[in-house]
Amino acid sequence: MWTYDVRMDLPANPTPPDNEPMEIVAPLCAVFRARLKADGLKYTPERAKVLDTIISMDGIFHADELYLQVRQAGYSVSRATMYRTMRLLHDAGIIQPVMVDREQTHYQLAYGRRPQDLLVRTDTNEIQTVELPGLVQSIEELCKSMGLTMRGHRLHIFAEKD
Amino acid sequence: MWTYDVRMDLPANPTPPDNEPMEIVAPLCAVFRARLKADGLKYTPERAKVLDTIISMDGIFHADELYLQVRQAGYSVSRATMYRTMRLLHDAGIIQPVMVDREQTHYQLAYGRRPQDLLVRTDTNEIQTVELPGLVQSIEELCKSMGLTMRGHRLHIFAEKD
DNA sequence: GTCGGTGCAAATGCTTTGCATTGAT
DNA sequence: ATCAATGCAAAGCATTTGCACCGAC
Repeated sequence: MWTYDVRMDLPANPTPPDNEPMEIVAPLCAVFRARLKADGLKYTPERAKVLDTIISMDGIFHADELYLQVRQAGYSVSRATMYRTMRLLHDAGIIQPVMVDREQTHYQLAYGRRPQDLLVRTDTNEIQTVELPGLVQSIEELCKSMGLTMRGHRLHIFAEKD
Repeated sequence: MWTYDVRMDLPANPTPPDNEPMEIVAPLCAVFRARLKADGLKYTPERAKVLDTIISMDGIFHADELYLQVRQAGYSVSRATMYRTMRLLHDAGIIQPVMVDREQTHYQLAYGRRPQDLLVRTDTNEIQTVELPGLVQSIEELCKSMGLTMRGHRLHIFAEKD
């Protein structure tokens, strides 16, 4: 339950999970707290637990996986609160819903790291993240030419073994 | 109810809706029929009506819009059959589920035309199709370098007025 | 004491399914 | 005759919501 201890007015200093560099964790926490504050809402232990678990689950997940993971980590957060928190995180632009198959809605951490382009193996249903060089730049050019500001993107590639 | 009359063994000859070039309609119909046949299933009037309506709705739609549109066109297809047909169309790679907001699952015609990259206005929720030059090529290169065959892609861009 | 926040259980709403009937070959 | 398709109504399931209680400022 570490991001809960970060204070907005001090340099953020949570202990990141092994697989997450500090520069990702701190802004996520700070952005969420700032957004909540701006809306007159509170950064509660439950909300911190959900965010922490999402960060520790690097990559892509669906709601039930998250719920189980939260409980497995020894936290007690109801499904209602988890879903409410997911909505807040979505509104804050921190997670994005994603459909890679027709079974379940997946979510993906979207803030504070390069957007993760996904490669979905149509033969095995495996999902891996990839990076397409130059993509963000050409999207930005397109948006600019239309007088718009880019807020994000999602790329899903479907492929299989020859 | 025009695609229902196309015979697999003859040059396809349905009357396309005004906004669809022939070269798109014919393969869609043929592919669906071929797929059904391969699975020992039948190309029924109801399935034809659903496919026709989807084609006439160029672009992106969600299930309920499709249902209403089918009925508005004077066809009588139950929701059950419509959903069953959508599953078949998805299995055949003709439509793809897509999430552009957290409200509803949209679907998009995916076969027989260039994949349509979507630009979603985060301020107005409008959706328009765009094309990013060179994207398909660089995806194909990436896949090739991984020993995979590209089957398709989806790109969603989120942007808003400055 | 005023506002949110939480958990529970009930409700919602999209999608799927069981079943009896119908239709095609 | 057989095998699949349809429609209806019921079931499923992920997500949301109403409500009573709790806790922070």
